[in-house]
Parts: sequence; structure tokens; C-alpha cells
Amino acid sequence: MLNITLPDGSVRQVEPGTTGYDVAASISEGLARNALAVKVNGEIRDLSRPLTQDAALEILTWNDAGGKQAYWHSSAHLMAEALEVLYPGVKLAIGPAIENGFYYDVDLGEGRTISSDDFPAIEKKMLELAKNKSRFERREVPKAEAIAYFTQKQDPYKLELIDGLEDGQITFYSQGSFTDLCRGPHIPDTGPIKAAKIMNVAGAYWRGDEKNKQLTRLYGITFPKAKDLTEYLEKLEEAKRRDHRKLGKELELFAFSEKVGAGLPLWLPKGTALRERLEQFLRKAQVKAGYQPVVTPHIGSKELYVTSGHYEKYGADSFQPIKTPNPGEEFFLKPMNCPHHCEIYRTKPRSYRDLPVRLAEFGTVYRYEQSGELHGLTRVRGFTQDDAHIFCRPDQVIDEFKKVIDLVLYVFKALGFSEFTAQISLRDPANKTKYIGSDENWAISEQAIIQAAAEKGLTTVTELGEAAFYGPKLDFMVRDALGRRWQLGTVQVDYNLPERFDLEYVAPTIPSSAP
RNA sequence: GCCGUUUUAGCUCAGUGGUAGAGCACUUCCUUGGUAAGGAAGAGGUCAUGGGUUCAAAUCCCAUAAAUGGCUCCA
Repeated sequence: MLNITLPDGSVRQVEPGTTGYDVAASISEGLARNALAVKVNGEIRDLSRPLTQDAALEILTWNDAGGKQAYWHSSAHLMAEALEVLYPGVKLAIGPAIENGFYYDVDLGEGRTISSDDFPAIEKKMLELAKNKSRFERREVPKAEAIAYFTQKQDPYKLELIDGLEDGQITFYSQGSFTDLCRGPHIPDTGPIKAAKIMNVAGAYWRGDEKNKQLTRLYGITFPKAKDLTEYLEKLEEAKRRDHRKLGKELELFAFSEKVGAGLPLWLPKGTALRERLEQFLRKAQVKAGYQPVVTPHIGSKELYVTSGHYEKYGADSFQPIKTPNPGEEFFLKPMNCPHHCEIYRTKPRSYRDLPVRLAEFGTVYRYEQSGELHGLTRVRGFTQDDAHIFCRPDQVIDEFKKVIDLVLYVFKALGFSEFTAQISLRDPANKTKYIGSDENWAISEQAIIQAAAEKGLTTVTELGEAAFYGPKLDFMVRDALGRRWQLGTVQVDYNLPERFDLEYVAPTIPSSAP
């Protein structure tokens, strides 16, 4: 007999081979009816998978994130099935569940496109197929057979995926006449999918690499009740009404002009009043926290950025230098304030007693963001950072870092940002060439951030490969009205700039707090 | 930068080959003691820009720009 521990702590004894569904049914008929998947020792699985050992078990329904995940992932398969019917020969890449719904990346083949006019037909076909209540059948497949299947189906994307999988780890899922390479898990059958909406279509690179072929990504969402879909769509409409771009125009806060240039906002009188009020509030908080306000120019000589390393990293992809009547003299619009602040630090000898030196500036910076990236006021080519640099001794790093976290949290609270994610952004250990600086300093910096965040009791997520090229960060991510995530604050540790700028007293450290 | 979509009056949009339309806003006048009030008249548009096809283009084609949904990027 197996011991199955339920979320309430009770333990049930079941025969090996009992499925998650059996357990749900033994608890209540309603639970069995609503069960979508099961979580076994933290891993989400099909309800139909037999239990083989003692486990902590949780029945997942629509009310669980994991249940929705299985449901939407299954919906992605359903959409793929509909696409195969409507667009014969379509090649499928990947189709995961996402926060709100799912998507599937597909290759329609030369000359074929999908537009929003085609959505209703796809939705209709999905619901039609869902009504069959086709079971999602899981099957373990030997690698050779998997290759044979997709070779016959002429699906290069699945073959590439299989190539990266180990024999014995490959599973297929089938529902109706549709079979897909898939790790799962899935809901028992397509029956619970009662409402479907294709949300939009967009391009997406195969495997997220812009050198690869661009596929068609179809976003969709499904619900167990038609009413849920209606409510979801209403919520989206409501969010659109709160979009800062719409409000900015209606309330006359800011505007853009093609003549001024893309991504270069014009602050209108009302917006400026708002902005100045915010600056006053922030400045007050900074002064109280021991920061000294400074002001630096909007441009800096090329030398400055060669020294900082930004020229090498971004020089070619950013605004190009400003020339002067003096041959060879070049200035850059400043893309960040750090180098300027380093030079302020250098203006006089610093005693260890002077540290930490905290410099703060509302520094306007200019970055040549890719044209496709511009977005309202959240991604622009000219913007003002609430930026500060702290020059401190190694033994002060953790403490200073914690103080910056306090300041960020204070500001977030005052401004009503109650929902945010603290993200520890570390370097990608598999791709060290993207970064500068020694392994040792990276290790120290990363450890400092992890420790400081832990000591402040922050709930964090850790992302590899999200660090800046010169150092790890603690990023504060917030959501806009449309649910999109943006980095609003960032605290960074940088051992490189002090070395590059020969800053003395002892190797200082620079965290920075950006907008 | 890449893929898709969009760009018509101040705003939100309709108009799909034959000399520009609506609602709101605006101007003037009238009505009305009341908080998105009613009526009348009126002004406002190189239909993003530049080419092309055509007897004729807002409408079809190409290029450019900007916006937008994603992707990639984000010092």
C-alpha cells in the first residue's frame, strides 16, 4: 500500500497503480468532476497517471494555478488540432500555457497567413472538436519511433526538439486525430473547454533567436464557462481604459510629435506639474536617506564611455556621436549617469571615513531603443532616471544595499505599488562572454544581493542571464494596467566602474537606483 | 531590428476606384435656473509622406515614417 498525503495533512492508503482521478473520486464526486490535473510531490501530472510510491498529492481544479496551466496547455493542443484541420500541412513548433491562456507557434508555410478575420473560424472549430470530449492519451515513445513519426509528418521543429531529448524521456499526447510531442500534463479530455477566444496573432522567432525563422504565434484563451470568457474580455476592456497612453492623451499629460522624434516625449503643462510633484517627493526621501543631489550635463565625451565600457558594448547601436568644429572631438548623449557620478567622486581625495558617498540625480538620459520597442512612456528614447550611486567600502555593501531596498519599498508603498516582484538578476553562467569583470567579483556581488534581499525578507525570484553586463541586479518589476511587466526600480552592484575609473580609496562599490 | 495590423476633422471612428462623412469637441445665435441640457447655423481635412497603376485613387501597388500587438533587445 502507498501512503498518500493530502493538503490537509490527512494520509490515505491506496493500492499502487491507483490514479489521481481515483483519489479525487474517493474524496468526493464533485472534486472528481472538477479535477483537471494532480500535483504529485510538487510535479503537475495527468489525473490518469498511476501512483507508484508514497507521495504528497493535491487535486488541481480550475481554481488552482496548476489546474489552469494544464487546462490551457491542453487548449493549445486543441487549437493545434483545429489548425491542422483548417490549415493542412501546418508545422507546429511549441505551444505552452501562459499566464492568461496559451499560445502556439506555427509555421503555416510559404504564402499563408492568419489574420484576425480568421479567428472566429478557428474558435468555432476548437469548440466543435472540444465537444467530442476526446481523451488526452499519454504514450511513452522510443526516440527512433518519435523521429520516424515526425519525419513522416515533415515537421522540422518537432524533430529539432526531439533531437535534444533523451531516449526514454519522450512522450506523445493524442486527442482525437491529433498527436503531438509533449511532456504534458494534460486534463483528462477536451470536454471542459467550453469557451475559446483567439486573442491575437504575432510573429515569434523559433527558439526565441532572431537569427532563426519567424513563426506565427497565435495567442488564445479558453474557459470552462462562456460567462468566464465574457468577464475576462470585460476586464481587458476596463484595463484598456486605464492604459497610461490613453490617459496621458486624455488628461493632457504628455504627447509625442513625429517632428520631435519617436520615443521623445513632450511633457505638457499638466504632466509636468505631476512630474515635479513626484520629483519633490522623491528628493525629500533621498535627502532624508543621506543622498546628496548633484546635476550633470546631458552629454559626455567619448572618452568617458570608452573608459566605462559602454562604448564598446553599445556604441554602434546607440545614438551616434556629436561632432564639434574640432576634428576628432566627439561627444555622446549620455545613456546613463554612472560615469558622470564617478567623475564627481574623483573630484577630491576620499577618506574611508567619507564613505559611503551617496550621489543622487534626476538624470535625463538618451538611448536609441529599437524602433519596435517604443511603448508610451514606459519605453522611450529620452527619459529621466531617478538615479543614484553609492560609493562605499566592501564591508558596507550589504548594509547599503539593504538601505536602498528600504528606500525603494518606501517609495513603492507611498505610490501605491502594492503588487511587485523582486527579481534577482544574475549572470548567465553558460554565457560569460556577455559580461565583463572577474568571476570573483561576480561571485561577491551576486552573493551580496542574495544576502541583502534575504535579510530584508523580500520574496524574490531569481533569473539567470538577466544581469547587466557589468554586474548583477535586484530588479523591482511592476505591472501596468494591461498586466504587462516592467522594471521600475533596480539596485545594482558594480565592481567594474570603480576599477575602470581608478576610483580610490579602497575598491568601492556602486549600487544604483534607476527609475 | 523582425513579423502582423493600423494611419481619414481637435478626439473616437465610418467610408473601398468617380470631385470627403458621423458623433463628441469648437464658433455664433436662440431656448432653458442647474451640473455629459435642447435647438439652429457654421468653421474645420494636402484622407501620414513620396512614388506608381488608371480617363479617374482616401480607396489598388511599392517605398518611407509613425503608432500598435508580439518577438528580439533593454547600459
